[in-house]
Amino acid sequence: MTRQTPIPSQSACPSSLRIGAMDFDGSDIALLNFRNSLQSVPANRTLLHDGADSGKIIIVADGWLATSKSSLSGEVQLIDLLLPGDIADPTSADGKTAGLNIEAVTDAKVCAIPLPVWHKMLAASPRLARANELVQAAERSRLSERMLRLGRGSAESRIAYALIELSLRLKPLGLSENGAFHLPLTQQRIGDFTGLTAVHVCRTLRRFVRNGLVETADHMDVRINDLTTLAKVAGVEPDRLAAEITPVPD
Amino acid sequence: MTRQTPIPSQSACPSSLRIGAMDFDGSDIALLNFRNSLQSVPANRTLLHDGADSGKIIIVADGWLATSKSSLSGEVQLIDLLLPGDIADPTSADGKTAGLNIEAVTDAKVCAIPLPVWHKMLAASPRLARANELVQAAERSRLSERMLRLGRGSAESRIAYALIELSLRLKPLGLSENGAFHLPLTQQRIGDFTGLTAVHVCRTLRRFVRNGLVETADHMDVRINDLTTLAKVAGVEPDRLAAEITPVPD
DNA sequence: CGCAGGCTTGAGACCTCTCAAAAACGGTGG
DNA sequence: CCACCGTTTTTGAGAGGTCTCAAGCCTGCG
Repeated sequence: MTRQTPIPSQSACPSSLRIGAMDFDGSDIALLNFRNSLQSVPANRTLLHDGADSGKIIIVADGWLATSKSSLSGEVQLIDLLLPGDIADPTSADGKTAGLNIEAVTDAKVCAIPLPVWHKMLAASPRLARANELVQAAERSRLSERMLRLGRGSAESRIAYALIELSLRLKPLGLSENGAFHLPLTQQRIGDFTGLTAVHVCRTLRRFVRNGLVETADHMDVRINDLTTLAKVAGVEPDRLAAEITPVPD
Repeated sequence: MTRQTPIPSQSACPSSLRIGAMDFDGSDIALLNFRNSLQSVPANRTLLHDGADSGKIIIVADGWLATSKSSLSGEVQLIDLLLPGDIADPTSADGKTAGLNIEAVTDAKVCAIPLPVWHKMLAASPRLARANELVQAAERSRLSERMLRLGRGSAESRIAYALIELSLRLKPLGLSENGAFHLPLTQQRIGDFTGLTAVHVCRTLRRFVRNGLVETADHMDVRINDLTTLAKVAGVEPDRLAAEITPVPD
């Protein structure tokens, strides 16, 4: 398998911001000069701690973020992986405290918008409100799918599902072709995502490779070789899943 | 432990509808004659199937609902339990298909509102929009907490957490006093909620009872006797959890 | 060249599941 | 009131999957 060619970062100063499958520029988002609120975040930096005062939503412009929770004993569960176009709203029911951690998985560019501003923006732009709605619906759907597998699935099923989910989500971003994509996660983090230990992630991935379901290269490049079988292991119909977790364009 | 006195159902024809911790009457919800849209649902009736065309949100007026997903092999995972004041939005990223099942756990009264109407209502009433926001935030928070335990917690931790979560959520509804509440779930369903088999739920609950953490009576009444220890098992700080998963009044 | 972090592999322990059977419960009809 | 039935709960025994602990290797980097 050949090394995937690195995808050039969108641009130093993007002229529009993608939310879900829709693009927005200054005219759509009258209230926000999002160019000014774009900030770079280095990999592994925590943007927000569980329990801290929140007050902002975060839109991913580039790179990967993760939301997570930790148990008192220090074990980590990744709640969701956020890709470009996704929105993180960490607010919990008290309206101000964050209910989870948000961290950058890779170097990332994000746009942090105070909640009052965000609400004004949504009220001012029905198209933005619609995009937001679809992004939230996509997140709810993938969380449900993952909960099903956390609660009822085997290690194989959890990992197979994660690979398929990410492959499907990366495709409309141009970051996955023919099932091949860059997966910027250590096996430890894959374990945090799937509720498994790093050791068992390793064993399970290697079994996939041995059985020809998947190829890996270069430490973090993945290619799904046998989607049919992998989908069976994951307990998923790829087309239907794509419709449920991938926001549609306007 | 004494049998809990049955709480009288709110009223045959309520004069207001509770959403989160806020009450709304006809003047608040100008666009909806919600009295007319109130419908009764018998226990165990499915309101919506995963994959069906959705198009409505559902507000719980009385009783318990559950959202769930099933694997191809027929195993069920309850994604969330919905209590009076909660809102179910089953829509997935395609904007029309339901991403999960919604079923009545007990006899229930619900209010089903078509999405376009709902959006108009939210736009017309900032207070309703705020209530909706807090209800959604509460749901996100409790889903995160549960994912953490599905992925990283033991059976004891999952069940302890579920009991505490439900006790906390029922309290502001007047349905839980001193940690005692009615839990209208079979052990099979508790297992579907916590990702365990009914057999293991039984063993774990009995261990809690033996150790004095919990009392049970009458097949489905529960009393948390030792919240401190149970919270330690759950890996939770009850006060903080309450703030994160319980919507606050206006 | 040496070091730190990540990956791989093995062996054994532990937790939860599966299968199975019996007891308890709740509702129904006589 | 009692007998009967299906469902739910309880308990046991054994299998299986995932975790823990541990060691060795590989890679990238200072």
